[in-house]
Amino acid sequence: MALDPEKQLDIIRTHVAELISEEELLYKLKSKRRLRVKLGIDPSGPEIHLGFSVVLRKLRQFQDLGHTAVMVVGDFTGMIGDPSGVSKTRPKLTQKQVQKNMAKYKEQIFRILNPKRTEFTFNSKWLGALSMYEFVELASKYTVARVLERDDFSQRLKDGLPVYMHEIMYPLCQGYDSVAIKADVELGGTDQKFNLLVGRELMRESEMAPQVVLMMPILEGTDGVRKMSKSFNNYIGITESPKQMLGKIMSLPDELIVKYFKLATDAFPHRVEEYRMTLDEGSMNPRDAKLDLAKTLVRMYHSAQSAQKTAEDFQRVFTKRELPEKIEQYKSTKKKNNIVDLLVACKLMSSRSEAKRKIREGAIDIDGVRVDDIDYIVELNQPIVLRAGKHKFLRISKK
RNA sequence: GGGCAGGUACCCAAGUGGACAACGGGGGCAGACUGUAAAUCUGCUGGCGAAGGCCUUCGGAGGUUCGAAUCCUUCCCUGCCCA
Repeated sequence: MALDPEKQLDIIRTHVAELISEEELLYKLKSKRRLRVKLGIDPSGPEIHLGFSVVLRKLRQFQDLGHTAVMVVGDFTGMIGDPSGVSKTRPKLTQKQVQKNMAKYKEQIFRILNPKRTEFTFNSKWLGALSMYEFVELASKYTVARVLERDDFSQRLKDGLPVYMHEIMYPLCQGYDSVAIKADVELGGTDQKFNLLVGRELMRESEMAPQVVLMMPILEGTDGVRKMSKSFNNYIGITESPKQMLGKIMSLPDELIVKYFKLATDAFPHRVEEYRMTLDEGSMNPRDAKLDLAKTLVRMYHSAQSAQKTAEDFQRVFTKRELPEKIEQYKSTKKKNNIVDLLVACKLMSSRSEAKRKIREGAIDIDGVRVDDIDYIVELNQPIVLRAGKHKFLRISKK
């Protein structure tokens, strides 16, 4: 607990969207206790992406300041599924699945968090133990109108979409978690505001000091519009290969570059500011800034070498339009192959119809020469490089 | 429990007996362009076929009809209103 409370607050405040409230947090910091900082995680899909990393990285800051991360695994609430967004009721996970997912989860999470200052708890421990009586008691703390105020609920009601009974219990369950683990602070995205605030009220009801609520901005996914999320399939997972990661980042809309630097990387604030300025005034090519961003992230989750190598490969393939250094091999049994058959056989295309379509679109070339005839016969006298679109290559040779 | 409105391809959504593999949008893919796998513009977007064409698809199961996403029966699911 080396740093004095004011300095801690300064660090914690960086890039935060909303903090309720600073005074309360400062007060807690002044107590010199190790604060219990809560973060809820969903045990269903154990893949951590950059969007979630924003909050995790904030949590890591707390740890670095000497505080304790309390990860609440929502194995109980998992069967509800957070109603925010479009998510549907999720299938109940078995104990085994949860265990399995958690093993994967931990492996990923500790790329960001410090294991020594991390506690894991499962909310089925207390939520599953509630009696019907206690449950009803909990439900009596909140009115239907207040829960339905939540944007996503009211929106769905307006659209004539179903809102189920168990879904409106979700915020209460999450709030009750805070009581159960005696949270000092809870982290979340701004979209979690309502749920986080319920925690405060329930704690007050239980005569505890309400948790401080810290919300991080939402990071848009690869579509540049919607929140990064598995259900939108617009996410960049932190365990993705360097190539995938770099590629996805390079295809982000330019406008997101600075935001990603801020929220997802360790870049110093003055560096980020530099990017912002030079991009604004147009003196920096957004492509270069984006490549820096991509390299930074690959370095964080892989290594400096692979970042360098992947970036070089990217430039070779996309900027200079040359072949990548390494190309996957496919060995054909036949010496003469119809191009359509070959595209399907080597799995570059999933159906013959698709293969023909792509040929007509001019997406296929062999050794740099476009193929525009669907009856073209490929002769494998020597290995050839088959290219489908901009970024799929395969070296074909005869077995 | 009753009345009404719905369930269409990856998603949203039009179509209400033949011209429907099904308008439109989103997403995805491709091409052009570009200092970028950004932006923009264009095309494609069920399968099989060289093609004419054929096959499978419109909540599930049956049925009517030469012919159904469209009509009927029944079942399942959702919303609204009434109790």
